Amino acid sequence: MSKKNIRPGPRGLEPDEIVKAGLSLMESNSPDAFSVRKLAAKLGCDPMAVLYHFKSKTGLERAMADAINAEITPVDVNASWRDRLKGLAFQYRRLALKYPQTFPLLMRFWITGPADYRHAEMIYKALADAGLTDRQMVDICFGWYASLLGLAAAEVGGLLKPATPEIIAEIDRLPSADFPTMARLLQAFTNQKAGRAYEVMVETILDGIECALDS
Amino acid sequence: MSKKNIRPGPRGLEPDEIVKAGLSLMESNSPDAFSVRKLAAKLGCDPMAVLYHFKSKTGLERAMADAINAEITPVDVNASWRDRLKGLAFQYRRLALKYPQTFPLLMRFWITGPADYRHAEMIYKALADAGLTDRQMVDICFGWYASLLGLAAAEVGGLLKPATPEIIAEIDRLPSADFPTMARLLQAFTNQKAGRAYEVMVETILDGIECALDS
DNA sequence: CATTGATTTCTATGATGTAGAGATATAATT
DNA sequence: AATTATATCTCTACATCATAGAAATCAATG
Repeated sequence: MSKKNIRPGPRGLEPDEIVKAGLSLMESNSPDAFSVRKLAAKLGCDPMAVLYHFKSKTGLERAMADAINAEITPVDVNASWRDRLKGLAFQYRRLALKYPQTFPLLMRFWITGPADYRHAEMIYKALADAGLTDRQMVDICFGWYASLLGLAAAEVGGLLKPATPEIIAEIDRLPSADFPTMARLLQAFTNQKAGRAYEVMVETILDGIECALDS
Repeated sequence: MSKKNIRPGPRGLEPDEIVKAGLSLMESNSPDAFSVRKLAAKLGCDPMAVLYHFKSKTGLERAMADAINAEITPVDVNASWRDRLKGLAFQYRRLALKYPQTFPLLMRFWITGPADYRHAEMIYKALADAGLTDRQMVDICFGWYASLLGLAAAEVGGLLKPATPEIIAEIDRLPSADFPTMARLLQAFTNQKAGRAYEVMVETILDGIECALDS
């Protein structure tokens, strides 16, 4: 395990490799257990070699966020605007499921680079084809993106996961008379099928966008 | 500055005070500069005294998240379901603007505690009054909440702010042939006003929910 | 007064991010 | 070919971090 006494000097340590190993490490543990030292151990190099390629741990994390963002692929331009937006939405959900630990980084570095603009252009194009005015497009484009990230992050972040014993104890301590509706629905909330809420909400937002076309 | 040699034993250190001081400290620095030691220094006590009341630093942060969540006030039960949801939505935006550094904690502990359940109950009640079925309510309540947090976090995180000159310059530098729609919208970017996108998106989602009533 | 339990401090440990300086290999220049 | 320059990597050191464990103190109860 110890990698001491290795000669310094160029060894062909590629930033892409570091990012890839970083993603692997991030996904194998909780995000707060992610450290430059562990990543260096995994790569068989010195921790400072990692920080040389990215200025800081934050710089590395930003690069990792950008890396997963770049996995979003263009949508079929021949599809309807609604299907295009829906396709993009589910690509983000897939990204969140694939990188549940890394995904929250997208909400720390909201703008990660050119990949964002490419994505934004696809959204704008779809909204334009839908028939929105320029003003509406500007307002809705970012709102659509932010909502989607929130949705995907919530799903992998535990909003839909079964309640922990700690949380159950907390709920038991509440006066149930004050929470009639929630008590009735809590079971259905935790037992519902994966991806359903995401799809329903995406459709709901798309419906809302269609309403904006009429006004 | 040094608070050594203070006698141990009960000194009336209230959890609420700790949380309050914690919020103050969190907002005065970047979140990764927030430490138990600094908070203890601020309180004039030992770091371990803080960890005694909350099991861990994470426990403290969750309590802080629940504390700002508790600032959400009940909405007027006589208002329409739509106005109630809208009121709640803007309370969350106000929360994000008031605690920009702390707010992201709500997306780390998606369920923060008792204050959260109160909020969920209000949403359920409004959706029930709107006329949604139980199944729709479960799906949409989750989505509504997650979308709102994403929207508010994006705004304070920098996504929904008016485009900065740097960003506009960066977009200008892109090959305009690949980004035709975005290039056309640059002007509207500049005129983007704070809070507008949030309101438009909230209305859009509410419109979408109304569509669900018809089906 | 003695005991008990809750609260706080003290001490110590291993881990972390990263600054600074030195070492090495490769490329560029002479 | 010899030298210099530059990019890459390692090593050492330091301040800071969360937190475990033990001891000290106080308030209340018997």
